[in-house]
Amino acid sequence: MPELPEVETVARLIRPRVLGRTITASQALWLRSLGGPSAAAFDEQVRGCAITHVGRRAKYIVLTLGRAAPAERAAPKHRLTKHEPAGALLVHLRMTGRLHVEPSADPLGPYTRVALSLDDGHTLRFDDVRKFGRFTFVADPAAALHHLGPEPLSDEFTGAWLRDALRQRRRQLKPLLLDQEFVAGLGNIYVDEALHEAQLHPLQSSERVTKPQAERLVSAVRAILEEAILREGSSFDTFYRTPEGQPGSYQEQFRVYGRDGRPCRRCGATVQKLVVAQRGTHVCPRCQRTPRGVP
DNA sequence: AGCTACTCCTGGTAGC
DNA sequence: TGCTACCAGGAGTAGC
Repeated sequence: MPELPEVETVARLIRPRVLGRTITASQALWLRSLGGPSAAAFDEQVRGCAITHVGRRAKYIVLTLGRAAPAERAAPKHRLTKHEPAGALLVHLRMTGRLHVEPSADPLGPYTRVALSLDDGHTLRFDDVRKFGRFTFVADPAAALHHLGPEPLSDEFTGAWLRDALRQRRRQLKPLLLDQEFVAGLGNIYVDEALHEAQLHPLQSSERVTKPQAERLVSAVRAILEEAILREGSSFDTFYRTPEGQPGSYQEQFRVYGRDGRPCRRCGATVQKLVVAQRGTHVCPRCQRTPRGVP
């Protein structure tokens, strides 16, 4: 399921296909994907907007929108069009969402939930089998994303910061790392991978993590995310594909995720699967010692 | 404060 | 073959 590396990959590959394009029409084939407004209200918000920036924040793809400034509307074509901010589209792929650009003449797929016609004869499509994803317009993207914690690949995410932040909470490590307000962009797969790499148990209590352990965890998270981005994410089922339709290849590097019953790549002990916070969780019982007080 | 359970969804698969 | 039951899970919410 798309986490930070997959979302980053989608944003990078979508960017050259949509940047600078103007939205000429919209279609909402599954209303709830829009997260609230009617199809007509959504259309009014986005139609006529140009896509002025394509970025990522946490697991959101952020398409920044702008409208031609009033004084410029009648300006000669050769002048660079200035845009006034007009909100943003926040795309969250959740489990099965997929964002891609195809010629407008190509028929929409059975799982296309939202489609935006662009002024170059292409259509930006949001497909989503399980309908958990969101394709929402927000007037104020900074406010909408304000609740998110730091980016794990930013300079802010250091061992010292993490140690202090962990000690301010009293929570199990895994649910805390999955909490997007704590640190933004990690999901079930990369948390399992990072905890194994750092040799920390998912049920370890956050306030007991030592400075060296926090340093190890920061290094593990950064290294794993960077490598996963290089490999364009992880594809182990039929869902995640890049906008070009290609699978990622980071699943070949998985240390523990989905490897229950198989030997740990580091020590050879059998990887176990347990449930933590309602999520399938993979650990090596030898590399990741069960903390005291946990049965 | 932090935990668990529940909701949203559907294709795939295990079991019979 | 064809049916049912169950599974995966990110994030929001409710309740303890």
